[in-house]
Amino acid sequence: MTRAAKPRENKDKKARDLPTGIALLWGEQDQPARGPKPSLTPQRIAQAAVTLADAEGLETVSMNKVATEFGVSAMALYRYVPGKTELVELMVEAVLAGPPDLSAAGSGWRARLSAWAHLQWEVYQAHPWLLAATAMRRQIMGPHQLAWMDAALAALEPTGLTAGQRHQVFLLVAGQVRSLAQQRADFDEDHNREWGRLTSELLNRHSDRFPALTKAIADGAFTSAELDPLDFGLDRILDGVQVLIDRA
Amino acid sequence: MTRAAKPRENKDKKARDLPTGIALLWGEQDQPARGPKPSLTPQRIAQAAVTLADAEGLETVSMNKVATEFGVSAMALYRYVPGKTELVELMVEAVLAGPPDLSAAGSGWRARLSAWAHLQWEVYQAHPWLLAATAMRRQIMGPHQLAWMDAALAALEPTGLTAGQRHQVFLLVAGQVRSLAQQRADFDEDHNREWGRLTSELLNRHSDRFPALTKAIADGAFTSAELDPLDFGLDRILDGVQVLIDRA
DNA sequence: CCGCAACTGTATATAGCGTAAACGCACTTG
DNA sequence: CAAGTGCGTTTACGCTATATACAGTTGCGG
Repeated sequence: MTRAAKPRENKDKKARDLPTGIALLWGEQDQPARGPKPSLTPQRIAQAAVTLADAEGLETVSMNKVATEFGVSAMALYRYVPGKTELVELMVEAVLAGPPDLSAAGSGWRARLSAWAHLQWEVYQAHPWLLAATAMRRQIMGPHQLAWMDAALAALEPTGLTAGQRHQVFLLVAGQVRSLAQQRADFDEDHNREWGRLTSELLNRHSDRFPALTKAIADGAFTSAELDPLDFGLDRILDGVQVLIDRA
Repeated sequence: MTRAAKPRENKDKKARDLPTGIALLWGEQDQPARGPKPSLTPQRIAQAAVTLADAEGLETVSMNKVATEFGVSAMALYRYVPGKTELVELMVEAVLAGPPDLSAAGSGWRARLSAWAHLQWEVYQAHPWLLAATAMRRQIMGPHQLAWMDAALAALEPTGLTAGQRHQVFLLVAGQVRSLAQQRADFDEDHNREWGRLTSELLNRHSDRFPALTKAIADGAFTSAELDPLDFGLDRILDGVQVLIDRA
């Protein structure tokens, strides 16, 4: 994300762009009458950007690359999308289509919330760039994103927790999935092996500075795959929530 | 983060840069003998970049801005730092200086781990860009980062959990702090108010699509400040860990 | 003490980015 | 059929990281 060319009146521009960005996300755009037919749609553009990001990462998605995908110039996209930030927002919405149906996961809050987390996890796995895309500055939430949020909150309704508590639990679970996806996204086989080799060598040389870490590595804390990270974290969190419920 | 100019031999270059980057982080650089005295150090450069990022955000930190801070040209920095990614790594290390001392927090694993989380939280609060800086592609960990990790793992040693479990718990807590800092970093007073206004209007129009969300907002789930997010999440997680310990 | 080698900083150049502005042209509606 | 609107292009600007070539400074070995 590079800076805008003319930063003057940036605030005004941002403020006025917000509604149009929202309208775009909610599909509340009225199509024009008196001109040539548009050859593209914001959705088609977003879809192309998504496949591009899936293949080569978010950082290689540029207006130019997306435009050439359609055989048009980069500036042509600006007829459909206000700017790149809005395009990324559309990408997120595109990927979150198909809001989750948790009714098949069982009736308990725990089963449903767990299912929600696993579904979210799968989305992150399928589109690793989603993390970086949602990690940027405060973006507006589209309907699909809200639908996911709604599903999680709905799962928490039978718990008897207060609204504030339910919201916090939602944030907790969502954050856990995110942070785990983060790790996974960082994980690159070759690079990681090389890093591990060099770091372990350094650790040997400085083992007195990091006793607990050295011991943990010696005990195989990093190499053992006995624990599924997602389920482990989720079980701890949901156990903790259960404690809270029982206490009330 | 823009692309490199000449992507050829990128792999070779990356592989060969990794050790030099590590050497930089660990301060294992031997100073030269036969030239003009260096006017800068990697650490001073990183420090300037940190204050810049603290003031105006990570995305405005450019080689040029940092260089002019010292009154030198941008290219001069490349005498001390291989590239921008390495500079960011140095920034992270600079900010994580002063590894935590948890012995004052009490003797129990829970008190110590909780103290660790709060300290980490404060670092994120003081340097909001730290999130984005560590969220990028797999970076190598410097000694300070490892020291933080070591402290958390040390706090978990008296729990009786397996090494793998302790590692997972560490990841869980660290992730929780991260994801919470994420939210906080996204939070911008003005922008958020505007967003809330527009979104709530949209929610009113589509309340049937998001029943649980609408209800949650009506119940004040988002406006009430009764719960401290960090403590709430931490209490749930640590309760869950306690359950695991008791079960063993 | 001198010259070479090593080292620093600069100037220049390249490839890429997002996007503002102006323009020709195709098309649809009056 | 003419009007005029909206599409797509071309051009240009300011910004990014960084490769390369060079000029200036310093200290060691002969």
